[in-house]
Amino acid sequence: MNIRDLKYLVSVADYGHFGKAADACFVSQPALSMQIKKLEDTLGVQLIERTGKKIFLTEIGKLITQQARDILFRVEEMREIANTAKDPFCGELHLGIIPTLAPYLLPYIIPSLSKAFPKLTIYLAEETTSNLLTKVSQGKLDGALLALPIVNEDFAALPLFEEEFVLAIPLNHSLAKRKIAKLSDLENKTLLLLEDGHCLRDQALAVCHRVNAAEAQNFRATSLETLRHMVASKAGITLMPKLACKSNDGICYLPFNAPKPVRTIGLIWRPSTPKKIVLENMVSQIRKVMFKQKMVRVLNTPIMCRNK
Amino acid sequence: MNIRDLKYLVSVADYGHFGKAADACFVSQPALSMQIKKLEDTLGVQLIERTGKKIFLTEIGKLITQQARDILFRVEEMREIANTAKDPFCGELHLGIIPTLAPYLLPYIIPSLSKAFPKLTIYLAEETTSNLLTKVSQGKLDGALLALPIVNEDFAALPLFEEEFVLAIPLNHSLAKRKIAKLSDLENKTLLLLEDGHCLRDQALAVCHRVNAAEAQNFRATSLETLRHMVASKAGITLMPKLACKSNDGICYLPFNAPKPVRTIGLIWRPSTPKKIVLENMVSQIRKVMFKQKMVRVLNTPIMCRNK
DNA sequence: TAAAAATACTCCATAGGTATTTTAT
DNA sequence: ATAAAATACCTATGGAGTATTTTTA
Repeated sequence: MNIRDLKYLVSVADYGHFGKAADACFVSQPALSMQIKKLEDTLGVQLIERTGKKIFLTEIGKLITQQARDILFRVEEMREIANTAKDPFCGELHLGIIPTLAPYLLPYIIPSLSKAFPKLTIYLAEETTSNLLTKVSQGKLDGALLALPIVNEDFAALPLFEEEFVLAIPLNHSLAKRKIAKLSDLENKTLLLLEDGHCLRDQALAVCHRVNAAEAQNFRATSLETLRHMVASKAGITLMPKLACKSNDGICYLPFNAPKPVRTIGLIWRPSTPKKIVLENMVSQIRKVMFKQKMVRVLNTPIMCRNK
Repeated sequence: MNIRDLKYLVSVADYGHFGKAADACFVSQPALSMQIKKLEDTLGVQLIERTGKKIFLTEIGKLITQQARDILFRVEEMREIANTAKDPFCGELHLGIIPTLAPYLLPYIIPSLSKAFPKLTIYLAEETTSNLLTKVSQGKLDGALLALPIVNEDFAALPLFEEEFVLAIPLNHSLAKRKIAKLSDLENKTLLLLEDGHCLRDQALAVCHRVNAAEAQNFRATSLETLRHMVASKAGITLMPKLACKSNDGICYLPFNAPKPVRTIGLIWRPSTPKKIVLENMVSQIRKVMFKQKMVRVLNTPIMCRNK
């Protein structure tokens, strides 16, 4: 068996036509036909049904083709690993980020990252934490920006900063005259929260449990922006991460006095990824930018090469 | 690049020696050396550090070797897929099963399955639901026996039977004289439960919430057997799945009157697995056996070929 | 009859073998 | 001095091309 044979098979599957498939592979039709037949012989199963004019994949042919695609993808990945090793700060970097962070953090860091890594093309994907973890471990993403800690041991992680939660209340709310909030202000209050799947929801619920606050029934926001509009329209109060605060949006954002409720934002990756060096450099860069912004407390856990 | 080259690389990585690696691949040392060098040329990176006597993998060499192992594994998988297609009822079948079911169900079904599928070697792995789902989707398991429903859409599933929960109480307990229990008997009682991760724990908790029963504090059993011994030693009461009941073990098992609390046991698999036919046949077989046992209510959802 | 895949035959690239050299311990 | 990898050179397998035949819609 041969990687080239798998390419031929996938090409036939894609074109449904030996001649066109051969063209796409830059070989003659008999050459491709011959190799497909050999592949069928070595596997001992018929992959393609030839009925003169039209051809179909057999059931097993579909399965084998799927596996072939998978193998070819991993071979490409191997080339990509080699290229990354030659120049890690070059090529593609696929980053995931949680939805409650993306629109507020990215405007600060992306311009600086593009400048710091000019030969790197950064692709961004907004997903919930559990999806991010899956995609990072499957190698569909190189790294992800999310709330730490991650219990799973299969990831390397570096903290970036601590982001406080502030109390978001309508302007006409009784607390809106205050300059600062206490956690105990939440006691016996009900809060508007995000829908399931968002880590921010769990973090807010944890705060609620500490002070005996409850979740508003019959409402689950699908995004932080929805939540913001609900508060602005006086439908209730909620906890907002600091970076998501705006000014003049009809909401009063009250900081808590110490101990402030916070979430820790960090960057995670597969310990074995060849992009480790890039990601570690990115951590330094993001910390630098966010330190200047003074919106969050930047963390300075040393960046070192860990092995697993 | 070539699958053979990847084998050579992995062999060198395993033996740390070109000569021995070549022997293991049944080729001469120069042949193998040549191909390794070619692989390094095509990837454009040095994979192996040759310092005369001793050789080492470079950092990037380790990454590429890992990727090569992965690719070779998938190529083997492809052969396995082909072999399975030639005779699905032959070869290996890797089945997962939840720990609260395995020791009680397997004695009933394994003898019958071995008889029904004599050319099939069945490997069993006991794991919690979330681990089973991961391993099935990764292809490390062909299928899994667990409690339905599974919310994830990426699996095909067939229900096998409904297993009732019965009330397990010490023989001297006030309820032990009764022949039958009501759910309301649990009101304001505390129950011993399993530790986190077992789906049985969640199912029992769901029953608790319905009747306002609580979980015993400061105790979480690691297995159903521990739980049984705790009840037998009069430490508390619990819910037991019917199949886990024994006789003469110092425990009174009280069935509930309708509507009985139950869990649905089913078999799941990847929709694309080539072992689908085997698994569907296995469902029929298990239903047949369990129907004879009369311990559970066998379900008869039709077995059909679904496509995704 | 026309389009598409299979077959026949030739050629050459390259993997692999043997013999030998180089290199580092 | 010796073990181990690299180099040199030859052989042969098999992949690819062109020309042609077969098949069926």
